[in-house]
Amino acid sequence: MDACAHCAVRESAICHSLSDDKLEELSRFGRRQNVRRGQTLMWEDEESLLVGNVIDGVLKLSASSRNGCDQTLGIAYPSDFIGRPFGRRSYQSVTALTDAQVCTFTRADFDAVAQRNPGLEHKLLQRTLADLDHARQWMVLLGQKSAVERVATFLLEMGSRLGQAGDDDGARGPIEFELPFGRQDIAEVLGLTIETVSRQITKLRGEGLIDTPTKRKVVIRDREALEACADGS
Amino acid sequence: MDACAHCAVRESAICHSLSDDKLEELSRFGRRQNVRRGQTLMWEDEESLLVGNVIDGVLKLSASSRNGCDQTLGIAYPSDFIGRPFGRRSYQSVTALTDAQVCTFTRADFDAVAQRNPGLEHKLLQRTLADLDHARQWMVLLGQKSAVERVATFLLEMGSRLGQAGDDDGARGPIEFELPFGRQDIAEVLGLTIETVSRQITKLRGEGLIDTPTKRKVVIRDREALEACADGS
DNA sequence: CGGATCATTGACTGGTGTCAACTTAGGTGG
DNA sequence: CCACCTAAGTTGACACCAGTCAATGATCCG
Repeated sequence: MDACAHCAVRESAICHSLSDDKLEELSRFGRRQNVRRGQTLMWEDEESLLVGNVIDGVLKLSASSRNGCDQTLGIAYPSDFIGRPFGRRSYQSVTALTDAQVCTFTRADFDAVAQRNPGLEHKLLQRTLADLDHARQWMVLLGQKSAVERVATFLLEMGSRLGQAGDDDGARGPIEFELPFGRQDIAEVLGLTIETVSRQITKLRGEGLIDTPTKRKVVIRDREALEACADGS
Repeated sequence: MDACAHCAVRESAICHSLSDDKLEELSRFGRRQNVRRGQTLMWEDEESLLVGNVIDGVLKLSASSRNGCDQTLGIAYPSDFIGRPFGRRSYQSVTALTDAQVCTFTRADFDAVAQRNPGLEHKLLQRTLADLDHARQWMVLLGQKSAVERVATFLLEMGSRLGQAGDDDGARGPIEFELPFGRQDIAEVLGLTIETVSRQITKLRGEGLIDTPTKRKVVIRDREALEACADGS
């Protein structure tokens, strides 16, 4: 199968490090999989059996504390790697926020190929380091920031990931995007309740920093002010 | 220099992956460095110039939000790797909690050696994956847990890292250890204030779950109850 | 003994969580 | 096409946990 050669994320996923024949080797183990919105791919507390790449769609990694409250640990976009390679159990669930397509491997297959391909491991290392940076940045948010600051930070991050600048460089002018998140999802990312998220969005809209034409559409009207707000006015 | 061969963390640090001659190669670039308690080794927002291994002592990684509040992102113990390899800036400061000894490399030197030694990168990858797991676990704490739950979780983690079991297997019987942390340090790890930490410790002591013979010594008297408390009674 | 630092305790405030009512949007079927 | 139903979001009232500010207490060291 030459599915890999024409893969939408061929250039950006970790597979990019592989030569054509190595890619061929890996592709034999891979399996394309469609995931419906809301469906969970891997479960917390389960032996980590699957790893893979996101080809299309958005997924969340999450963990739940005993009282049933979920905390989102990360968001996976196309070309991101998901799962926990190298022999330990997974501490997170992976759930699709939108309909999605992923390319999965059993952990054992992937581990074996990775061990034989330093380039692949190097890519994975870089990605993991970036994930770690991001997780730690989020720790500052969860540990120190107030509700408005969290929401503002979240909207800015979403804007820079998903946003179309109305202007040229994206630095100024309204930025508009459609969230793949419901309010509950946002709450789980930010460690807040759905009500608090809603109130802060209302507040930011009232101050004219953002607009919300529909529930899931967001327009950032005043990026600088929103940034100031995100850093503690 | 054969310093590496007799290094205290030879068997447990990432260098363990290197053969004797490769170790010799790396050791030429390495530099042993003593760090005083309170001293900062690397700074947030600074181009990441140094990486290294902790040989002795305990250090913290931290980041500060604009309002001057610090959040601790991780704790580094002997044989842990610190710093951000592979060409990006560092988003964290590294500060010694106790007098410490580290073995440092310039990022450039380390990167070059790593590229030539897949085994080293593999070790580093495993370590980074473990750090990521730990950071995400901490995100649940910061996002979802109450003050008592945070303090209980912290004490349990410290107990399992630093603790001497009074009994045989460590599962029951009092666990005693000396914290390398002051109250302010604990507060920064848990995303709380020093007063709240103090109150929760007092509360746990009042309930007989722990004891604090001195400010920095902790005895876990009832491990099971403390675990229940850490998970939301 | 006195000073400095760190930890504890108290009184008060305020931001979020909680619970409940209400509104809006979207989809289905008559 | 409209009526209705359901799910999602918003808003309000209130309680409570943790932050803030300030005073007191303990410990260490000169």
